[in-house]
Amino acid sequence: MENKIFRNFLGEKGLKPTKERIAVLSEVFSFHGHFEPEYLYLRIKNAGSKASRASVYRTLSLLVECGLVKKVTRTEKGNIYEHTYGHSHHDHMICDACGEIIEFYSEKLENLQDEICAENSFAGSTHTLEIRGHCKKCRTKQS
Amino acid sequence: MENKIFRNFLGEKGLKPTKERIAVLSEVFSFHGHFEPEYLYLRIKNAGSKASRASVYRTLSLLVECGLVKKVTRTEKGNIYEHTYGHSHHDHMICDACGEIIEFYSEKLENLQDEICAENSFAGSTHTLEIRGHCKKCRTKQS
DNA sequence: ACTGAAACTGAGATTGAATTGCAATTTAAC
DNA sequence: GTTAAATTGCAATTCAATCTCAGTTTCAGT
Ligand SMILES: [Mn+2]
Ligand SMILES: [Mn+2]
Ligand SMILES: [Zn+2]
Ligand SMILES: [Zn+2]
Repeated sequence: MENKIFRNFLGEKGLKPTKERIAVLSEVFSFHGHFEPEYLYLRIKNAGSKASRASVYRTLSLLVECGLVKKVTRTEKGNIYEHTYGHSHHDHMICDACGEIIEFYSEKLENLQDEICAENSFAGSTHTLEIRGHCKKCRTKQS
Repeated sequence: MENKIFRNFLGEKGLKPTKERIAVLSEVFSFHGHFEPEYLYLRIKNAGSKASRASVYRTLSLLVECGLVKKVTRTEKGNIYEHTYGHSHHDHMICDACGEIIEFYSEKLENLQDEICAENSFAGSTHTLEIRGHCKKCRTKQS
């Protein structure tokens, strides 16, 4: 479970499992979906725990480093994260008309990407594929 | 040609083809590859033209809006652009260590994405695939 | 050419996410 | 307990990007 993994990670680096770090960890895994650091900071505050913005940022970096959390994307506003432990990898299709997000996963696609990386002597670790267009609903509505 | 396209775009929006805007346009198309706004600003200066940072940023937005330039990605530092007019579609691998960007294109990959879209009744029009990891150079340097 | 209204510019101020310096505090090994 | 190392929060700082605005340029209409 994520708590164990994080404490282990900290131990190996000579870092300490402080209340603040654990509060961030707990809050990150208390809900599903994407979030910004500021949103997380407010949730922690609201949950009665305490952790400064600085600690939230610092702990998020640690969580990413140990693989429990992933930086999903960078928007004009800032970074967006999601916890990944317990969730499997997927990519997204986003409808330009209604904003619907379709998640998908293709083994073939993943393998093909690995092949392409190898051809380029590149050690790929993560990727983001975002397909934009129009969903079925919006397409039929149009005609 | 890009000059014509940009002037047309400006005309339709009631905007004017000022020296500064044309200087930015020219510089963007004077070389191939990816660039940051600051780098473009310095190139323009060095080329003997004049355009403030503000104008460079403002003009870049216009160039993106009219489709001649594309925002490739956002790094911790800032945005990276490339001119697209005259270039065919490709995706990117980005080295997390040195920032090098490798361009690639795979017909198979494109077809596979079309298949997946079809399976999801989604009419895909564009996509962005960004693979992150470590390039050959940085990997050998490490060990 | 001249004129005026609208568009445009650059310099500096401002924004805001993210990082950092540092003195006070907490942790945990001994 | 004692003590060294790690950690915290706050405020200061960074830095790309945006904005403000007074002076300048553009160009359609005459
Ligand atoms: Mn994928
Ligand atoms: Mn490219
Ligand atoms: Zn839709
Ligand atoms: Zn590299």
